[in-house]
Amino acid sequence: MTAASTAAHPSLQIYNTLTKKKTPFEPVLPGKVGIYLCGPTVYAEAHIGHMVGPVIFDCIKRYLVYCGYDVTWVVNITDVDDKLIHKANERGLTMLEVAEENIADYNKNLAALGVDQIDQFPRATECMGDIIEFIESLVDQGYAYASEGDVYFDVGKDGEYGKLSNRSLDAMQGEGGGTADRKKNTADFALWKSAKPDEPSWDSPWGKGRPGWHIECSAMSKKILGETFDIHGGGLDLVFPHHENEIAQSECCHHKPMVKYWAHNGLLRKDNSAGKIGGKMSRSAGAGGLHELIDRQGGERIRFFLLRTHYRSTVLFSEPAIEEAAKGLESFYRLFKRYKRITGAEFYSLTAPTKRGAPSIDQGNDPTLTAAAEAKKKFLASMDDDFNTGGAIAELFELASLTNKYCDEADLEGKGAGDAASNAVLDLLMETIKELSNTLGLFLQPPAAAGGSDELLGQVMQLVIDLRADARQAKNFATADAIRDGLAPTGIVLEDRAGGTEWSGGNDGSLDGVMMMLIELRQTSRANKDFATGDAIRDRLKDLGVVLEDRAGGTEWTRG
RNA sequence: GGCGUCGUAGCCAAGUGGCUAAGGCAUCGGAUUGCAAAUCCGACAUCCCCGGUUCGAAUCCGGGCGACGCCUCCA
Repeated sequence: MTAASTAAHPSLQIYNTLTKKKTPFEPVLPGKVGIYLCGPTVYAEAHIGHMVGPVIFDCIKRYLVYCGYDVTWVVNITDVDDKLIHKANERGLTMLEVAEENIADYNKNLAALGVDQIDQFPRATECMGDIIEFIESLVDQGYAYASEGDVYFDVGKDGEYGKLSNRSLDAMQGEGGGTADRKKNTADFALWKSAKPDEPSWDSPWGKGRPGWHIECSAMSKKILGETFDIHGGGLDLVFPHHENEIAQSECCHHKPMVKYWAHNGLLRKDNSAGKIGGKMSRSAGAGGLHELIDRQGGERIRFFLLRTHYRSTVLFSEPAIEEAAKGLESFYRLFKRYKRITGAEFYSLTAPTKRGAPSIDQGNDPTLTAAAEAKKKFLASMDDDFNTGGAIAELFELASLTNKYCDEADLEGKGAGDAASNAVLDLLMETIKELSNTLGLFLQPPAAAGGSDELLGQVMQLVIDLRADARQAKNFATADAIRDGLAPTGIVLEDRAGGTEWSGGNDGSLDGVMMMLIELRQTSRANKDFATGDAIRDRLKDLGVVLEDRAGGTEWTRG
């Protein structure tokens, strides 16, 4: 590893918005990486679009750590802003209360999507001293000027202004907004805004006021990551004016590059599924309800859905699209269950290498391991190429497929069961899946249990499976099929295997459907004079504390 | 108007100069199963159009058509 002294993995390339090129990744300080991602303005609940950046940067950090870097990831929270003030007034709360509420919402959403790599969440209101100091430095150096209690950045003093978003000052002859008369140039932007009566404010050399939107990021990134740091991220919609203004402030202040790699994620669009392509999502257009979406779909599905596409692409978001992605995810869950059936071991408890460069698993001459090593190589090549998670996921599917094939061919659930050599190969395959999926933040924990949290459903399902096993034993396939088909409306699926029948699917509402199926089965049994089955249903339900009552209008069930 | 991005199978989506154009979903065959489900095997793309560069282009260049973003708050 000769080049490793300056770059742990010189094969890693990152696209840079500033240069519009992919370039090899070389951190400012060998072995260390600082990442700053623009977080939310917490005036309202988040929508799914707010998760694109956190999810991809969560993967980026995981991958960089895997590659051996020591990574610090910062996400700022904008908790002072016009919209927050308005919202607070509207609701009769303080700005801080509104912020706290939405920060809690944001954090819950991050946790649900498995975003847990963020090291610091600096808040604008907690860095007032740094912000004011930064503005003073710009004023002292002549890049900013005070005007009627406001302070503006003088874009005319910055010869490089517009370089990030590739626009010239001439092209920006807007009317300058409501404060145009206080500015020298309409493109000048506020570093400090004087407070109107009753607005939250902080003391400053220019009187009571609050920071403009862009300055907090310059001040906080400098404070935590330094004057030049490695990666600055955010949505593509932030390139102008937010990041353009950040780079102007920071580079005029420090006279050195602010950031080595500007990495911007693509935006989500709503899929109207009415033939028309939907527009951009935004809270001002009523987008929201991320929490409800997570409740319905689960965080890992959403994360997987987002990672299927390269982070710089636009993604058409719709719930059916998430459900389609989920079908792919299910095949991994099934493989994990299969692994447990064969070895008794839990995929989620496996120990896998956490650092890149572990010895290849292709030690012997097992063709499956050779193919798996190749898939791993391609996975890493994809991630090295500007964090191509979509290409990487394809290799995860490849590995899953190889593993299933191996289980089939070695008949690990039949004649080949218990073969130590085969199981060792299987372990290696599963550990490889674990090692790689870890860098994507996938399959870290088992997904929420089927059937929600209702213990009774599990017990009733055991009864259902026993009844069906009896019917199959007696070659009573009509009853066996009636049971399986009768469960279909509840979303529960039965799978017959050598070791017995397994069930999966369903949700909190499934229990009632299962009970209805049992009640119906009992009635048909009795109609067919099969009193043994009918009585077995009633008696075993009774053991579970469920009472059946035959009434004129039909049978009802109640929990004991 | 200015600055950008994108157009790959029914759908989603990698690949950006050179083997049979990844992978997922759906569909259709086959193995397996009492029947299913799952799993495996197999089938399924003249890469928006036209022109150019090249021995060779989905990939580079020019033109067209179409979709979208930013230029105002936005992840």
